[in-house]
Amino acid sequence: MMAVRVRIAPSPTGYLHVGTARTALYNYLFARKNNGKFILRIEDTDVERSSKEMTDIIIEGLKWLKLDYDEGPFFQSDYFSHYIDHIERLQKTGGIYRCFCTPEELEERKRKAISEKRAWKYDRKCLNLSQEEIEKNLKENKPFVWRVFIPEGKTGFNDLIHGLIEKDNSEIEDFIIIRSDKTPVYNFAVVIDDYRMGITHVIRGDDHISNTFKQLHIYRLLGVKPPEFAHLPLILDEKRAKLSKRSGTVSVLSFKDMGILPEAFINFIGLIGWSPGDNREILSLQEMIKLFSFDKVAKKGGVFDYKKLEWMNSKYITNSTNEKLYELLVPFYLKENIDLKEYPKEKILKIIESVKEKARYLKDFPFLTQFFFKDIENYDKKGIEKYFTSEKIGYLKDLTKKIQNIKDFNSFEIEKVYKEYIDEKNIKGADVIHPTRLALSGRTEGPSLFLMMEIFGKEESVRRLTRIFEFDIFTKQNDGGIV
RNA sequence: GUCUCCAUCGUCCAGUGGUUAGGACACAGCUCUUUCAAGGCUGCGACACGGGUUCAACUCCCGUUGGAGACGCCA
Repeated sequence: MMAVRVRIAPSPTGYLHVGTARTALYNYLFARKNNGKFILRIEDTDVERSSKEMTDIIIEGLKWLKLDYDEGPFFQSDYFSHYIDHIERLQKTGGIYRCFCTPEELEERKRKAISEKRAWKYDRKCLNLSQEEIEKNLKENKPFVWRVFIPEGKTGFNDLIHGLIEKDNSEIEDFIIIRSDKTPVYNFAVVIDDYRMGITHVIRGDDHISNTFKQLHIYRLLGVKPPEFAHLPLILDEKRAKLSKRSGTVSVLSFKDMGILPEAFINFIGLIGWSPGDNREILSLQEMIKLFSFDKVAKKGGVFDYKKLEWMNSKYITNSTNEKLYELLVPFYLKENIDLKEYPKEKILKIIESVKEKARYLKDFPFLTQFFFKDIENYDKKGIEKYFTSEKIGYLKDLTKKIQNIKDFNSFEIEKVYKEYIDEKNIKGADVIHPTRLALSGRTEGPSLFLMMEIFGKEESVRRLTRIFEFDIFTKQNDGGIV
């Protein structure tokens, strides 16, 4: 079998689309599985809408997902002359012809056809222009485009995912391959590029099926064997329409900004439209490579379910080492004006450990652990009423004294002291645990209490507890909240 | 509108002629517990419809319906 060569061919739109990322992933999986090459090609034939910056963003997105490409990036705009070169060759086949119709004329005829309820297709007005007419137009410098003549018959191909797909040629219009400004139109550029680059398998979205018929005619005229095609089902939004800007977040990098882990994202999009065949949910890139095959790819479009992504991401977070999370978290804390590097790393690792099972996104961490870094500004109002009763404050005063005598201030020892006190007073653990948590964090929920105290250390724990006593305001008559 | 593609729980996937139609997310309840989350358990919940083929159809065929995509001198 010929060495596999596949490509991802995004157009530089300013971001890497989720759908493009999934297409890239499947191309990547197929290439790696078959020891082939995965190539990046930027489709920037629409020069006006393309720029270097936009290209960089796409590359950054692929890099984040670790979908490394073997060749490229190549730019279609670098090959403008190549496309024109092929025109001469095609012209000799008689399969293409000049069309002098202006966009305005076309628009007019199209509108008329539609108003008469006729399906519009280019009417071949310029197909049978005499040689004299052509010469005359050329001499007058009339702009023209090149169109492909579609003969009678049927066009079909054996799709790797869908099987045979065909269409009657009467449904395909004589489409344009070269614009009046001599630049190639997408359908032409793709074929020439794929041919030149020796692409063996074109793996792309389902929305390209109708283009495939046209492209097949270019291959025919070129006298070149077309590559294999695999048309992936689309990723849909909750309304089951093609996922687009209108659907919400479609930029891959914005998922990075939210604190989705790239591994989670890859795992998640990989499973929209493909499954390993069993009921596994958590898969690494390596496992996907091993298991990938087109007959496991679905034909049906799949909805992008944010809730499931969220769940999967939380899985990946809890399964990540604290060290890894530490590195990833630095920028997220910086956004909240907390520089992790200023603190002892050991302490930060413990803090991460204490909440990582609760976090769904990396961006959750700063909020979840805020109190470790800052003094409490507001104590939970309901918590004050419930836990800062004079009776419970009394317990805290006792406990504060007791914990000061702990030599090795770790969660185990602290818990021991609390247990003893609970037994001694014959009260419930909750009677002292919740008030302590509120005093330390200002919140009624949070990490395991004794671990929290260990992280704070004796001095800070005592300080925070003592602070409560200084304000004699946590009784019913108070409206709550220290500011 | 025309053409093309598609059709299993709300969602993502298993299923490839004979199953009590399975898992995951979500949702609900219970449990655990030091709160929250996580975890464990349970529940809710689907083969779009109509014809065939067959001893037997979720599975194969044909229609219907529904949904999506494409119909640019965009990609």
